[in-house]
Amino acid sequence: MNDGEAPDLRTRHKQATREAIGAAALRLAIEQGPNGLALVRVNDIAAAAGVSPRTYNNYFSSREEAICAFQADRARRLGAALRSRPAEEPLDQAITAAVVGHFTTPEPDRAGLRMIMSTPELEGEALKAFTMAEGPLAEAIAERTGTDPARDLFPQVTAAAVAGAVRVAGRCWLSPGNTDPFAAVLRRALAHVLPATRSDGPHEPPRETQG
Amino acid sequence: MNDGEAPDLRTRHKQATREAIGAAALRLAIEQGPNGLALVRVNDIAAAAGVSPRTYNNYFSSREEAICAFQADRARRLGAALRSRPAEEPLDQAITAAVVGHFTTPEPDRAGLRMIMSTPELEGEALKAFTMAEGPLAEAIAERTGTDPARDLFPQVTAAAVAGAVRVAGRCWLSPGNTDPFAAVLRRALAHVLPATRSDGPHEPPRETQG
DNA sequence: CCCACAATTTGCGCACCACGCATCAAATGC
DNA sequence: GCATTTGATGCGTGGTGCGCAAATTGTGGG
Repeated sequence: MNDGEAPDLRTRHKQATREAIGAAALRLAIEQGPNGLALVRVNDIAAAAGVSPRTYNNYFSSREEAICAFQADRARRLGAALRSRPAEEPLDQAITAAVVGHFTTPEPDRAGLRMIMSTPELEGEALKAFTMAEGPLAEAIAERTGTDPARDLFPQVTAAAVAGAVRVAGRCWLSPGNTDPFAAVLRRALAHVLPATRSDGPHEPPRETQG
Repeated sequence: MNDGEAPDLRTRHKQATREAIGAAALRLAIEQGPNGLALVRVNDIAAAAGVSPRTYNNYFSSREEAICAFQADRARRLGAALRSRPAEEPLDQAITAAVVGHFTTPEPDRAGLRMIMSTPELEGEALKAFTMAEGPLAEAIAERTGTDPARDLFPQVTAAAVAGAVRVAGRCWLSPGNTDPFAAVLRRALAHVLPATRSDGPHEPPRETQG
């Protein structure tokens, strides 16, 4: 489950610093709103995180990267989440369970997500984060289905489709008037792409309705 | 087919300038290789395009944006390409034909695509471009299927899945040892996500092999 | 407990870049 | 032809990313 137990004191402190900078950056970005991203200066982020500006730049090479660090780190672990599902579980159920569990514990911060999704530059960075997750996810899918990723596009394409569904679900969850929990929206979105992962029967595309 | 005929002389010159800058930027980036993106200075791009550095910055606000402008402009028209397909065509066939026709006329430049896909910063920009295409594409899908995008996630999710498939197909096409034309790879990739768009029969996930 | 070694933080400086502003030239409309 | 609109250019400024070297702090051996 956890790989590499003994966290060196140095490593722990490094991780804490990274998270502190990321959290400070996200908080300041939220304060300024989607149109005031340029007003979030590096000095402010560093000061809010209690480090020097140079140290900030030692961890991140752009404000966007710092602000989206939390999302990026989370996305990076998606492949491991799928691997932790029981091997007997059908692929679509395993993916759904892994994704839902991975992106709803804890329930994501609405303000932070909205900030990221409604700011073009940040959305680009979040996109990069999701794409980084596709590689490990595709590997996990290939391993689970016994597919050779070098000869079959199925794992990569499925991983990309899943990542896209998660992204769309995020947008939908944030849309005004939506009352469903994130998990429900995620399931609905995934249901549209996961039927392609089964070859054992017909699929009735779910035509759900949303408030 | 073409909306807004009379291209104003000014507009034409503007478009030409934009394309010149984009082409120059891409050419210089290819010359420097994936690891030398930082060596592509704004001054060089402007000089190669025959404009002043200030003018360059009037069209693009980052080197990455300029380098990927061609891809971005192409991706932006994907929705229109789908709309131009006959309405009787089934959705999956229409999408396949639209995507294949749109991304293979002309056959994309291998060097440029490889440069973009193998440079993290450029890949991020290309990602943004693909995502920009998802909106119009989802609209076209919704229109074709008579679906309300505000109540059903199907158009957006499908658009995202298609965009992801195109991206994966691009990577595969560029992978060393691949000999298939881009159109073939695109069809294989799309075949993995488009079965979800049909509810009229069973789908045998194509287990193709690739060299 | 003390010391040598390694890793991290920090300050400084430089090159570069995005962008606002004012100006100039060219195209457009009358 | 002339007034106006629109894009191109030059200049100045604030801000950023990063290389470099010194100071600070954690780590392991005697």
